[in-house]
Amino acid sequence: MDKENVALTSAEWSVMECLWEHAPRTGRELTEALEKVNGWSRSTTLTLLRRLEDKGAVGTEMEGKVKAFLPLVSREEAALRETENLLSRVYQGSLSLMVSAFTKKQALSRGELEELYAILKEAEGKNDA
Amino acid sequence: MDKENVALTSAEWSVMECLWEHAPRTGRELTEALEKVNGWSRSTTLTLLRRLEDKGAVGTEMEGKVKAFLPLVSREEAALRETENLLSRVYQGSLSLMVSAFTKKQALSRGELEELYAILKEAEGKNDA
DNA sequence: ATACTATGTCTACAAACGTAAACAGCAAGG
DNA sequence: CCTTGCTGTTTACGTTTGTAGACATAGTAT
Repeated sequence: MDKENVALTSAEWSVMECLWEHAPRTGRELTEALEKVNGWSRSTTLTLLRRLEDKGAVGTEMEGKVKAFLPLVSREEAALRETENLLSRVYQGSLSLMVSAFTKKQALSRGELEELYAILKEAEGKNDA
Repeated sequence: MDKENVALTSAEWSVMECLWEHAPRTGRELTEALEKVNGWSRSTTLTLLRRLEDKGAVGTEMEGKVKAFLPLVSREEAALRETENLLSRVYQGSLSLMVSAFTKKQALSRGELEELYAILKEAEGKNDA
């Protein structure tokens, strides 16, 4: 219903990943894919799809005779929501606190460092405007 | 039990925050604090504390006649676990993907940018070693 | 001794989640 | 037609989470 505050459970994420990868997909395709990935039974996948539909995270359309499912929220939206959620719950909303905590444990690869610098540079541009 | 993989629910986080802020604290103090913050009844807080004890996230000691509770996992540990969890679920484990997603929506303040640069510089040092 | 109060433990119960079987309807094959 | 095989819908059931009442007990004040 409430396309906004959709929070996804981890099982639901799995389904959404599948849909984000390629959509619309029929129930058949999805159950097959998720059987492979998670070992789920058909019912499980379909139940998840229904719940996601209830939440307003996926929609359906008729593809000939069969229902096809497609995501109504983008991966970016969903990811951002989860991220904001975590940041506010755990790091008082501060991104730098999070990065700091992370780097304290995990050394970053050179590649990752490069990327991060690039991202900051970019963000800086936007910020100055 | 399994002091490792402790995952905290959001209600449990609330309790832990309280304990991280200052511990050991008696049940009384905690129920009072959480009544104020979350409007919880005594039972609610105590139930949560019991569950956390079961999970091995908090321990107890006798403070005279009354039980006092203290955290057995540090805020850093818990935060890191949640973060890793999110990263792997949502960003293929890549920190830079996350930061990028975030900055795309949210402009960073100059202060935050400075901090992030500092953090990266530091991480770089560690990485070279 | 009695009743009140603080403390600790047990039980409860609805909603959300993960997982899935059961059932109903329709299209295709024999 | 009757069976078989998909597709879609309902119902189910154990566990976790949020929230809390009930009960037992040990001091404490009258």
